[in-house]
Amino acid sequence: MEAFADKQAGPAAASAAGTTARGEATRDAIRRAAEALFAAQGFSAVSMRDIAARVGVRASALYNHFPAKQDILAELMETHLLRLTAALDAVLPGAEASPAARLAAFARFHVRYHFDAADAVFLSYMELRSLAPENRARINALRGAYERRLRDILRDGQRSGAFRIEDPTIEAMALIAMLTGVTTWYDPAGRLSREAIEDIYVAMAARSVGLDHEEEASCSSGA
Amino acid sequence: MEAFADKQAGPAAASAAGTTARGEATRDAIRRAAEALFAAQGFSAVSMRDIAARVGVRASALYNHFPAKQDILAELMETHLLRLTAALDAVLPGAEASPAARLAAFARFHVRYHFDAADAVFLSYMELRSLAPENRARINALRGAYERRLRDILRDGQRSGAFRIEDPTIEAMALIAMLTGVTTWYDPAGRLSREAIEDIYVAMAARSVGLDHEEEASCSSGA
DNA sequence: CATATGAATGAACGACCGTTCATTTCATCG
DNA sequence: CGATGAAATGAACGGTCGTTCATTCATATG
Repeated sequence: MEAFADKQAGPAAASAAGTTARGEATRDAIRRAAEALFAAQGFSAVSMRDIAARVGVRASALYNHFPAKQDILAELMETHLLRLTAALDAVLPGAEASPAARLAAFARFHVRYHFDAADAVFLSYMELRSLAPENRARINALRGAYERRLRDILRDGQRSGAFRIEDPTIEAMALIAMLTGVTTWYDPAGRLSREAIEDIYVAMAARSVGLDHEEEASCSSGA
Repeated sequence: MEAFADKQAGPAAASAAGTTARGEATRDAIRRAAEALFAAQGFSAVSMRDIAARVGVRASALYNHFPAKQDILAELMETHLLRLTAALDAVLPGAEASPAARLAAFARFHVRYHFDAADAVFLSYMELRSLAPENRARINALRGAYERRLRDILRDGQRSGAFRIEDPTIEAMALIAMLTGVTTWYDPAGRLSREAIEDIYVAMAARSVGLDHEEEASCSSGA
């Protein structure tokens, strides 16, 4: 009786009976397996049986946690983009900071974040085409919200005269493409540390908007 | 015409009887159809029947021209990369030109070429993973040969002091990622002309290596 | 303990996959 | 004109695909 009433209450009826903690663990394992496989081989090259095998379960069990293969991809992209944007907002200085400082913070954040979430990043940029139109529109909007942060920085810098750029919209996309490219070649065992790579990209981003007088400092700046 | 002239090549004896011109036309149609479909949906999301339907033929006919699906992709990538590198060498100034001029030429060429060959470019950068190891190694070498042109320009500029950069290898990959990104958003009906877009990217590339004093021209340069 | 309930199973489904092959079509050349 | 051989066909192959479903398993609570 009470169990019935609890049930009607909706999503809160979680721990009524059965095993819920184990279910959530499996769901998480599915997410991780799918992310790695989709990123490595592409969405349509990966079968539900592939994902299930990596989780240690049969394919039919996946449908206890996701209604369809496409929904795994959509959730992967959505949670990644939400986390990405939230993490960005947590470290990005507000409008009180200089555009140069905000740009540097953006570039460093983007590269650093991509070291650890390379699979999710790659997925979210590459597999939009594998999404049904409704999912694609939602994910695309999230991606746009992230890109907007950079575009706003560029526009502010352009207006204040700090940046010498032509088109904030295009340059934002160009910069993001450049920064995201790190996922295609980064090797943890490579010759450069993560910090060194971040520094290079931050410096390139700064120069690409026309400010680079930090070290040379020959004319217009302080000395 | 070409079909007749091509006779001496080993496996050919091409024009003995039957229809060779029509065969070559079909082969070409297969290439174009596969390129468009692979770029739009990804290699493994496209079936041989999809390609055949776009050509106007049955799937089994494809095997008169290519031994397997994978070989279509490999040939697409290989001819694209060979053409790309050859076209680059045709327009790139030699070592007698300044690194700045060579970098500008590279950037403009890359963006301009990608307007027309967006599908092939996208393919060659994205579908390496769909290739068997042997094909992948060959294609990867071709890609490396192209990237080497830019790396050499950056290194020359660094050595001569014209560029203020940290790491030519990484910056070459970053620049190529940036320039290639144009394929992800370029719209022929967009607000900017191709020339305008080229100019923006050329200017960004120049600034990203630390030279930007073309218009401001306050100190080190001529006037 | 009985039972309700979420999680996992194995079998099966229709559809589609890449590929093969015997056969047919058809423009060309001797 | 008839022979020739490349090109196209349609049927079929063994597999694999995403997904469904009746059933079984496992567990935590009343």
